[in-house]
Amino acid sequence: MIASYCQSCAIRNKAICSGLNDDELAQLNAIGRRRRLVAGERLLWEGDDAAVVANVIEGVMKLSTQTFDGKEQILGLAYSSDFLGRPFGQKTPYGVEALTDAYVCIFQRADFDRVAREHPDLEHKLLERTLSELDRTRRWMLLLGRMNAEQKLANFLLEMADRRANVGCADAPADDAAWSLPLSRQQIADVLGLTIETVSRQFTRMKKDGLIDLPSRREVAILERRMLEDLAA
Amino acid sequence: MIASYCQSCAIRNKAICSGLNDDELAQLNAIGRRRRLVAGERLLWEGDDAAVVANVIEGVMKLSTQTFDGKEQILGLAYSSDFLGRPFGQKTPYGVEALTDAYVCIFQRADFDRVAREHPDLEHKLLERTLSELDRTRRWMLLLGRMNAEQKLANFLLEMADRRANVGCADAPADDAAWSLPLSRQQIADVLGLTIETVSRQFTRMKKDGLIDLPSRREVAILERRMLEDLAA
DNA sequence: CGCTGACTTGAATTCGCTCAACGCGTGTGG
DNA sequence: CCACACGCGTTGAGCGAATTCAAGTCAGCG
Repeated sequence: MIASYCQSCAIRNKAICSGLNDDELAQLNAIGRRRRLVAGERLLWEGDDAAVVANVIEGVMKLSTQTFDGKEQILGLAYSSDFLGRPFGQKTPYGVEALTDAYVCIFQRADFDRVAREHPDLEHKLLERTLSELDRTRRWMLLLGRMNAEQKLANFLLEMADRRANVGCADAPADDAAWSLPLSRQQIADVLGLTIETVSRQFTRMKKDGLIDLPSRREVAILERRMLEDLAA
Repeated sequence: MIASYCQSCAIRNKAICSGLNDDELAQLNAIGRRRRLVAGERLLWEGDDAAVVANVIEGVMKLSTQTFDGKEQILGLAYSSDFLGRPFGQKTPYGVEALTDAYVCIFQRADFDRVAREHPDLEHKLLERTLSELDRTRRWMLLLGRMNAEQKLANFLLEMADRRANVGCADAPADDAAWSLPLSRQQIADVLGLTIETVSRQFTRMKKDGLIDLPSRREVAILERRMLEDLAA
């Protein structure tokens, strides 16, 4: 028997695969395959048959939907070890696209559903993840429905900093040192329910006020975390 | 052995209890107790220890959170057979309050977590429900982030009509006949991320345009569903 | 009957959007 | 190497939808 991909997987101990026994892992390994995505590449299309689900091994993915007249709303971001797709469902209710180059572990949904049904521990992991994601999504509703542009951007920056810290980039030691945003200004606007111009103006203002630094278009540094947290309130 | 509550429960075949075998049902029955709530009564407080979870047997509940300066955002509504609370979590991430008089089946979270872990079918039901709820919540993000007041209210009315139809009130036969809203104007505003005045103005306008009728403050009828659907686009 | 709370309506204000110009870094081709 | 175009981001001016603030209106109820 050859060694499985899973045994040496980078997210072995963080994704839904964590805590699974050898048998379970072998079954997942049997139905999964890996795939590289380049930045901008789509993995799922909104409304399509829900053919596949996936784990993000590396990179950042966006989940998004749009109004019929084309305005986009980003529903969430998926980082390393996050789960993607809609198990036990007929249709994919949102589009999924890579924001950075990415590396994912893909399962045919039918295969995954079957293995999940047969392995309660796997389903439990998935349930815990889904519950957490629902909590996070609901917190975002407060931002979308009740916050102004300044509060939205402050919250966004703090959340991005936290998430980045949790993923634990080895090459980025300090807490609030400058880091690279995986989103363009337009995409940030689509996360926050704003326009690109409003996002840009808020960035400029925060920089002028010394809260953040913008070394380049794609980079940010949080200079005054406390003050940013006050704005985010 | 006495007959269990569950056997004759109104939501026996719709809630997470559906499809469970006698043993599982007996265990749930053993740890659950029923409770009546009057309109306006709170079941859970945001940030409290997640002590209980529940099934809604009858009535409508609201899930909500607020900004530190007191603006409220309603995160979702729970109808008959919907599940409430945060299993496998330490804190309740939102408040839960009855909008109408209600009847719920309550479990201590610790008891429920244990029974769920021991019964994969129950966990599976809960997973399916949570995934559906996540889909619904994400759809609402598009509304909050990208729609104007008119589109928001149109979508709200259509969703309320649909949900009501699915619950299947025996006393309300026709599709778009007038029905009673379980929310005040302020609460509708809190669902849609608007102010009470804006909601009121949109209601008035839709009535003036003949799209809806407002027989009384708490009642609505959809007169021109197609036109309302066009607005909701 | 008048009180109370919920809702409506009006007027003024403001925040974010739209539209438009401009800046800047990057890559390409002469 | 420079000229230029292109994509992305910034900045400005004006506008408009929704909010804020402030009166009214209405229904229910003691």
